[in-house]
Amino acid sequence: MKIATFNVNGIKTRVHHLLDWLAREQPDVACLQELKALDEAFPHEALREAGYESLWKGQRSWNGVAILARGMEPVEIRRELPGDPSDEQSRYLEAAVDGVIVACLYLPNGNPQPGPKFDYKLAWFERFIKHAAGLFASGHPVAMCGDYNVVPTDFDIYNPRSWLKDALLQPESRECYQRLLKQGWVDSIRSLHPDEAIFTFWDYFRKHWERDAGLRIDHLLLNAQLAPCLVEAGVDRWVRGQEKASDHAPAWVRLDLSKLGKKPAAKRKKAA
DNA sequence: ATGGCATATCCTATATGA
Repeated sequence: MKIATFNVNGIKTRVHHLLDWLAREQPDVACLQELKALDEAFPHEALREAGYESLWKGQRSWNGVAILARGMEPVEIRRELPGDPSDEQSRYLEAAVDGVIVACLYLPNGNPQPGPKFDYKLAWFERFIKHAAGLFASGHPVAMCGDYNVVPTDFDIYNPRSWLKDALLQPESRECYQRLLKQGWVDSIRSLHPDEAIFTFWDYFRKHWERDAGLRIDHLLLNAQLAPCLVEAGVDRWVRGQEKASDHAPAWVRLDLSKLGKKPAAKRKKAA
């Protein structure tokens, strides 16, 4: 099973990029963020013709998330992150696809910081950490995929110098991400590529794409049930190089689900 | 500190993104 996450930066202007990408890379599950469109504008018919069933949660102008599944219906589990009924922003979807729980998230950006937007980011992150603990311990295989809006370490950015005051690099943001990982989640891309600078976002300014001046902010986290299935992870950089591309490229994992439920081979005891 | 670009909508101006 291949699971991907892609911040499309506007589904209406990016639907052809999305369809081209789906046709070429054929993910079994795709988590989308930044639809920037109301529910009725979501192109579910075009996606169905391309072989994907969709679950989506739109919002006027901003945010908006979706989960696509190839050849099957994603079974909705929840449409909002628990913990704050007054939160109206469309940033979370959770579904079951072929026995795997897939969470699609769009964590708040948090700029400018300090300020109310950064406070909202951290509050959202705390709610997410709490919910993730339950998912981790659920006993089901779980993948939490999306735009986390966190650059985990200085190794995950071309150069932190001009971003030091940005919400994506703040110690508070990074501490939340580390606390999440401490629950046991595996950061798929980093675990398979520990020594490689890998980016998923290049802003539209200053020829950042042309200079490969990127950030790694889109992440796919696997719990203890699913992590043993991880065989490959990467970024579809070619998508970012297209005309009028989103500022993000899709990131993905390939999972061998035949390894589900099998305990890892017992460690051989060292001869005394 | 600002801006560079791109998206959206109450669209030629403004809010948001990261």
